[in-house]
Amino acid sequence: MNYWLVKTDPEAYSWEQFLKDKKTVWDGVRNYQARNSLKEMKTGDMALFYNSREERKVKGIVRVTKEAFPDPTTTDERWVAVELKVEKNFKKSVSLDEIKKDKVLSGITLIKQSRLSVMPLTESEFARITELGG
DNA sequence: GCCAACGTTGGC
DNA sequence: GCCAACGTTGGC
Repeated sequence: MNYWLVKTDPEAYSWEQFLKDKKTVWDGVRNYQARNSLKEMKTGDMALFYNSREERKVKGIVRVTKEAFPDPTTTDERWVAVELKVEKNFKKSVSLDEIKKDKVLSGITLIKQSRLSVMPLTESEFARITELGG
């Protein structure tokens, strides 16, 4: 089992919208590093959902329901998408501030590479954030 | 809203 | 193949 973190600007796709949709196609990724993570995702993998900009909070847990397939938003075959579903809505969102203050999370890619939209997490990072989220 | 940081593009 | 210029992202 691998752990991931996916990120969007809430203006582009908010957690509230995801809760309504329950399931979504994670497409439009146009960055090689993020794309490589998408390709490594396996059905059943867990990921955290983070809203950037105005929110800057991890909102909940999602699960991979379909592994990488060609991104439907482009004919360019370099890019892929995955399908995700909502697994759990955090009782309490975990803010970027909390993540920055936490010792366990000091090496997290979210802080080191703030512009990356899909990234791997270690099991302990995933466990710590879910703990903070209740 | 600003701007630093980063990734991408394109001229050479 | 290098690197300056440009566009985008996201924290502040």
